[in-house]
Amino acid sequence: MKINELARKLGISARTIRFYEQNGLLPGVEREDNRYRVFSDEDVWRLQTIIALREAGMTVKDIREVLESESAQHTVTDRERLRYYLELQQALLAGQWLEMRRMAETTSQMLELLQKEQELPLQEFFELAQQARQLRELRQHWRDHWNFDQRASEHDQQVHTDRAAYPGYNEVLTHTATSVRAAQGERGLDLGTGTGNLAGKLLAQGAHMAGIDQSREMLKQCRSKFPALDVRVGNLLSIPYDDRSFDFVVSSFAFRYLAEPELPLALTEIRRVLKPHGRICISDIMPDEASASVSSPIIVLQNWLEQHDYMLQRTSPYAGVFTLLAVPIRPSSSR
DNA sequence: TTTCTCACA
DNA sequence: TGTGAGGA
Repeated sequence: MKINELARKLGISARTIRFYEQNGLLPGVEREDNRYRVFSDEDVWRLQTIIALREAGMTVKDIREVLESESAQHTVTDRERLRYYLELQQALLAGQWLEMRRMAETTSQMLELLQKEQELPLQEFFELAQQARQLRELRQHWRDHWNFDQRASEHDQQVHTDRAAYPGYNEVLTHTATSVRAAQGERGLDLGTGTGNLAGKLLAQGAHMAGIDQSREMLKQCRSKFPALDVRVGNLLSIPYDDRSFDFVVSSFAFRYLAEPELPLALTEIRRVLKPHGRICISDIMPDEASASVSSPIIVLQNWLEQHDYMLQRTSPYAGVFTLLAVPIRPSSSR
């Protein structure tokens, strides 16, 4: 098949097909004596895959990597790699979607200011822009360091042997799962689910659980341990789920990875994916008394939650660990 | 018709 | 990440 026929068939320009070939997405296309390209059935399949992945917004570079060793025999690892790249894409798009939404919001705020101010509110515009940029940089920062993967294989031993990093691991998980009081059929989300130990307990209680984690290795193990668990690659600052998806959000030993300015952002995200009546239950290490200041993580969490009309219950399932249960006083109307 | 290169957004 | 022009 020659290039124009193929282009017509697939609904893209011949120019684009050449462009893909040039960029290494279509290796080994045959030529006739006159240098015309001849596309095989294999090439056609490949091109269709490319078009599909482009439609998902994947970059040409990423597609090249996905298709790299993918040859005639579709092996298990090809499937794994494709899945991995699609998951990365999903996480990336979740971030961009939030970013777009934030831009739309900033625009609305600017219009509002313009409406009610006599003078041109340039100073306010500038301040809005500053805030917006800070938000973006915080989210951006996360994307840079998501290589938790090495630790995944030892994770399940480590949580039981490393008492300093995971004090009372099992007790804390059980306590967290109990505190949130999951009802049959409720939908819950576990943030930083790791290999799914907390989510697994809630599954056993009859909840429908989803989870996110940074590490695809963790998620791989998680899937084999709990096939019923819906896990995605993502981080706490841009959660790859829709608004109002969950009745509750839980998290254990994950919030420690957030820097202080990231905490409110994570909570805003949590509130976004929660249904209006949704509750939150977070467990992690308590900072020791000496370093506990006004800005200690748990205080920041408490303050934010109280300011946003949550009723709090703080317990300590184990020495040095806190569990914070937050239930909305009245269903939050916005977001 | 198709290919290739240069330039452009 | 493509596209348009123009010569071969």
